[in-house]
Amino acid sequence: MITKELDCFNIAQICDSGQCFRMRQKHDNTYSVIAGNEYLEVTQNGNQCTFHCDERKYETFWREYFDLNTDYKKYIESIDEQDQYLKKASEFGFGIRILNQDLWEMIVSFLISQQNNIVRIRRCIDNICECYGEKRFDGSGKLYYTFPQAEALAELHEDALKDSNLGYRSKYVVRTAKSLTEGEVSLEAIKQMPYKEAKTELMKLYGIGEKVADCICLFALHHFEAFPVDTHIRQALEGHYPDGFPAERYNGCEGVMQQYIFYYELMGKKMNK
DNA sequence: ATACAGGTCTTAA
DNA sequence: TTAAGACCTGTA
Repeated sequence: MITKELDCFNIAQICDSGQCFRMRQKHDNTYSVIAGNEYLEVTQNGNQCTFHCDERKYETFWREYFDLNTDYKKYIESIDEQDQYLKKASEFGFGIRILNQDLWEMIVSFLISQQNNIVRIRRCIDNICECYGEKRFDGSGKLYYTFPQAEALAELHEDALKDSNLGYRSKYVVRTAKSLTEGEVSLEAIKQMPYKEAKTELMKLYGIGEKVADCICLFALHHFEAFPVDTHIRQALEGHYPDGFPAERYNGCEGVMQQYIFYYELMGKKMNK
C-alpha cells in the first residue's frame, strides 16, 4: 500500500467525470479501477490517497495512469478572473485529472458512448469484457476481466455485439477492430502523431466522427488541445460563451477546461435538484 | 408517452 | 456543402 498527499486529486470526481468506464465506487471512500492487466483500489480521505498496490506498481504504472506528474493547479490558476462560469466549474471539479488510458480501449469505449447514457455505456463495456476479455485474479483473489484485444472482436459477425447490448454500435466496433487487425490503420503510428494528424487518422475508422475522435485524443493520447463538443458542452457554450469558447487563452489545455465544464454541467445540476 | 443519452452515417437536394 | 432521417435501448 502506498499513501500520498495529493493536490488537485479527487477520485470520486475522476470516477464521475465520465472518461473511464471501468472505475466504480466500492465503499464510501474507496474506488476500484481496471486498466490494462491491472486491478486497483484507491481510498481517499481529504488529501490522503491510499493506492492498494506495491510501490513498484505505483511508480511504473499508476502514477502515470493518474497523471500525477502534471500540475493541475497551474491550469486552474490560469483561468480568467472575469470568467465566473469557468472559475466555478473548476472549483467544483478541482480534483479531476485527465487519465492516461489505453488507446484501443478508448476507441471502443467512445464508439459505444455515442447517443448513449453513462449507465448503459458501463454495462456494455462490462459485457464485452466478460464475454471476450480474460479472467484475472488480483493479489487478494478478486476476480476481474481484462479488456478484450482487437483480434478477439475482429472475427465476430457485425451484429454479434448486440448481444452485449451495444445496439446499432455493434458494427462500428467490429468493423473498426477489423480495420486495425488488418493494418488499414495503425495505432502505433497514431501514438506518434501530433493532435490534428491523429484525429484525422482516427476519423478514418467506421463510426468515429469528430467528437469521438476528440475524446480519444484527450483520454488516450493525452492531447490537451482536444476539446470534445457533445450535447452538454454545446449547451454550455450557447449559454455562457455566445461568441465561442476562448480557446486561444487556454491554448494547449482546452481539454482540461472541457472536463471542468462537462463535469459541472453533468454533476452540478444533479446537486442543484 | 415522448424525449433524450458524451453522434455518426447515409441519402437527397 | 448542408440537412433531414435512421439507428439500439433504457430511463425520466
